Amino acid sequence: MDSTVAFRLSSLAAVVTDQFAARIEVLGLKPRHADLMAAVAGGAPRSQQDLARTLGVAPSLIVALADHLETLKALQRVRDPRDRRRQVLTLTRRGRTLLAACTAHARAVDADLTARLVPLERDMLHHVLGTLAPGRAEPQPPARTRTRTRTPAQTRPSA
Amino acid sequence: MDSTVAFRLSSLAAVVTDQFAARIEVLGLKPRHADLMAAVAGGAPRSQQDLARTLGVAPSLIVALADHLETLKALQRVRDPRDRRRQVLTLTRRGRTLLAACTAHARAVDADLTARLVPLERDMLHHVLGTLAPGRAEPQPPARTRTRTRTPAQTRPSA
DNA sequence: CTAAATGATTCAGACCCTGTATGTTTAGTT
DNA sequence: AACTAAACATACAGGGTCTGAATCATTTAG
Repeated sequence: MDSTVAFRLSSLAAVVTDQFAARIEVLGLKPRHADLMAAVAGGAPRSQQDLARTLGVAPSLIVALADHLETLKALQRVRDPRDRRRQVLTLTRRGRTLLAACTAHARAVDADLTARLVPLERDMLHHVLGTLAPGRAEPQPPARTRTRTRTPAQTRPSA
Repeated sequence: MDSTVAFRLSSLAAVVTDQFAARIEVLGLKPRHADLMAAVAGGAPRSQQDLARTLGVAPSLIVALADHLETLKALQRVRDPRDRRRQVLTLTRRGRTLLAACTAHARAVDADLTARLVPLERDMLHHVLGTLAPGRAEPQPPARTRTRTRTPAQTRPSA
């Protein structure tokens, strides 16, 4: 049990999340807010429904998170003129600054966490987590070419 | 942000924990119960206070978890004769069976999770998480010959 | 022998999240 | 054009998990 990846992963994540939460608390943010900002910042502007799906949470939670970020002047809600049901979320300048601060804190946690690892292990961990992280679920190209189940990933552990 | 270990770790753990929770639900257990059983099973019998510290939760939560496991006949509370304030928790036969089932489910989740990894990556991930997992804060022998439980030393991220 | 400390327990409440109900806007059908 | 169904954002109530404070029992210290 203690030796399973699932168990170790969960235990570790609990600690890491707590550390991250403690760090960004002074910014008036919780990890969920950082999650949302990161999702908003990535790629094209998106609706709240869309973001809810990406984060794997209920749409009503996005409302609450966005409300808070809005009071912090970190993001703006703008009605999509093409579809006025939608609220398009975009980060403000302040939002981008806050997100950058969160990223810095996350990296600090990383450094702390992986301090006991040799560089090789650090890279490997980073790379493997990148492969496994949700959302990165390689949209299996409906290809006919046999799914290359064991093919080593091409991507380098980039920063 | 999305590229930090902390972020990826948390995202992944959320998914993994949900999968594990879904699997052990039929056993009448939640992940926390499995956590507690694992802690109880490991090493010498311990008091609830002690277990609370190990799991990093409030003692009052141990009470609730132990209550539930007791109704399942999975564990026993016995007053420590040497210090009658303490309740010593021990798994029953049924508890050990349940824990074994949880372990099996965790391994199944592992298999599913790491299906897309090369064997080398799997071992590395397992090993690194073992190093980092809380409670395993082992004083690191200076360098070189790391605990080579399994992981071969020479490894490239993209083998 | 009294006072402080430790352990288990109960309980109230905080926090996070979901599901449902509602109003608005869009899309589809006739 | 009118009507219906679907999609979106939102408000709100409630569930689940966890903590902190209060309580009782037992042990330890002075």
